[in-house]
Amino acid sequence: MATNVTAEPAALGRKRDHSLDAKIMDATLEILAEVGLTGLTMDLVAARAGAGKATIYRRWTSKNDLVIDAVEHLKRIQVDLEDLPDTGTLRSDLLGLGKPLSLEETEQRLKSMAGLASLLSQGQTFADAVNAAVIQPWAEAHLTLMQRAAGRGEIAADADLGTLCQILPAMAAYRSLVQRQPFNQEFLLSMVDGVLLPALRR
Amino acid sequence: MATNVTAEPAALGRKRDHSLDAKIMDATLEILAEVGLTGLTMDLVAARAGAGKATIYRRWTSKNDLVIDAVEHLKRIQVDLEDLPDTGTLRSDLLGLGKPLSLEETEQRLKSMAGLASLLSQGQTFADAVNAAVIQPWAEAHLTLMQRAAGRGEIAADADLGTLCQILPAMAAYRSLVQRQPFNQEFLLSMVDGVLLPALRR
DNA sequence: CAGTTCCGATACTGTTTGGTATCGTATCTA
DNA sequence: TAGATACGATACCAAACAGTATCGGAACTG
Repeated sequence: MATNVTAEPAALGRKRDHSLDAKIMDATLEILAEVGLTGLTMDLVAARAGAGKATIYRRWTSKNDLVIDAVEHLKRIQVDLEDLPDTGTLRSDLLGLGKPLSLEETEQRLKSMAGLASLLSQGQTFADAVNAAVIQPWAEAHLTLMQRAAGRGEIAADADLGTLCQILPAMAAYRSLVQRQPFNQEFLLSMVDGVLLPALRR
Repeated sequence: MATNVTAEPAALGRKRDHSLDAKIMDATLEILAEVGLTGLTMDLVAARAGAGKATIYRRWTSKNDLVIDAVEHLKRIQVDLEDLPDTGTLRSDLLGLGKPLSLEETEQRLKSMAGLASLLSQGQTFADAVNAAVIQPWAEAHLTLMQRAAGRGEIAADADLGTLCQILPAMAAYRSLVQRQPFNQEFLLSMVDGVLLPALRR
């Protein structure tokens, strides 16, 4: 939770520039993607954000606080759960959700995942933040698409949706993080047509 | 590659104690699992291994060298590719390969994966070492089982085995690393019966 | 205009840590 | 027995870095 939750006091003096909050968190995530937690320093973050360290420490009490906030901030840019595809068939919905990335976007996503992965061994708080901010939104999105399909009678009502909704997010994460390859249209098609749809239609 | 590849010179003096090599690498992996690369220090490794830092630096030129060697050392204890299950059916083979873990083993595996994940943002050398040592052996094992099944006519000869052999290793890694839950018998059954076999039998 | 608060740049402190050096002891060979 | 090499404990050096302090200027309110 960001530290600026208190009601604003009687406000003399210069106003806090809240646009800096996002710039600092974005800079944190960029550097995390580039060099992992080991290489992330407050000087680097400050330089990248174009802010002073005093400005950062005025908002966050520690480096760890900043990193956790930055990861939680990611949630808002993963997937819009209010605006999921709704094309009438599960296949089209799934293909519409996994939008293809350019080579540059893929490379960036790959580094981003690796940076986030470096947090997983830093304790439960970090791991929970990564899961909640990055993984859960995608699983939730897939679950919604599959529940709609079950409602249409398109898939077996007793399919284990709890497991199946995790397949694509898991394969996406695995492919980018471990295999360091793009989660491209070709792979998406092979996953949807070759694994998911057969599994759902039994 | 360990640094002791040179032919032994005329050997006066005390012999090198090669049992220390494995102890040091094991200590490295234990600490990596516990605190990730950020928290791994040479003093901790030396203390855990019961060795001196001079002893470590006599074998490896740097901390990075040691970590990479230790990860490569893991390959030997992942899965024995010469001794895979061969029960006559793919289902039994798959269930036999994914041997169930105790709660303690699961917890240990989870930490181990998180520690390895912390290496993925440290550059290509580290990422390649993790992939080669941990991920590839399991994918190879699954590929072998599936190729046997195709040979028996048990699955479609045109199935995308390159992708399908990655599913279980990916889900195992994802489950432990990201969801921080055990890859237990229940989950294995649900993956094999609910996803893999249906996907293979189309 | 005075007072307050925020800003970025910079200096600073204390601690950590990779890697090296030293030393006494142990273990070897000739 | 002399000489060579490995060992673990410890001290040490240099560099890095989290976090704090200071300062001049900017942006605000009363």
